[in-house]
Amino acid sequence: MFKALGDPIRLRLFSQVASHVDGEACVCDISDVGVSQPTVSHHLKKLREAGLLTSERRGTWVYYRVTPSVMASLARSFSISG
Amino acid sequence: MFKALGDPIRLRLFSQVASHVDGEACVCDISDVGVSQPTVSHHLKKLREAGLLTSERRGTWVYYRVTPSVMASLARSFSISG
DNA sequence: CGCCTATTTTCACATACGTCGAAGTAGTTT
DNA sequence: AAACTACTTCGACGTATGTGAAAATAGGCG
Repeated sequence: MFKALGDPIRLRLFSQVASHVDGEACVCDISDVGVSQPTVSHHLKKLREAGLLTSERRGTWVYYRVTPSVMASLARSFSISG
Repeated sequence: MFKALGDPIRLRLFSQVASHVDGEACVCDISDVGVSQPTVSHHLKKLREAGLLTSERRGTWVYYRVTPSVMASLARSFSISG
């Protein structure tokens, strides 16, 4: 997970999904991060593979949201004994 | 910081320092992570540059400890709004 | 000072990784 | 079915990064 969050683009993508209204964001909502759209898709895949995000297609758009329990799990990594 | 923790060796090194007695560890205490000693030193430098660890030489040995407030800072990243 | 141990730096190299353009897949609309 | 939008995969390329061997620095001790 830390490896996935280690890339600046991915950290921004994750952060945008996490802070988006209703906790979910369409790719089109978050793809303005300074790289091409295929690259955004590549990074989102990495975040998915790392278990940080989940994706769901609803009609035309694909929605991403933070995997439930991931935030708590990460927070716990640094709260209890490191 | 996430980038620095993204490497498995570095995550182990950081974890070992964080969980060591008295909160500090000599390089010799933690250098058995499966790579050569120069590589350990290289990774510790990365962790230092990322602000995660601090080092202090006391006589023959160099002691590493987690930078104060770093754990809280990281925990906060995932507690408040993601 | 000269030698020994502990740690860091330098150098060279192989592999991993981010990036883009182009092609491919999925779904909607006409 | 054809055309259009939204997104993903493929292929290729340059750079970043992890790695070890060897040399260099730092400190302790005879």
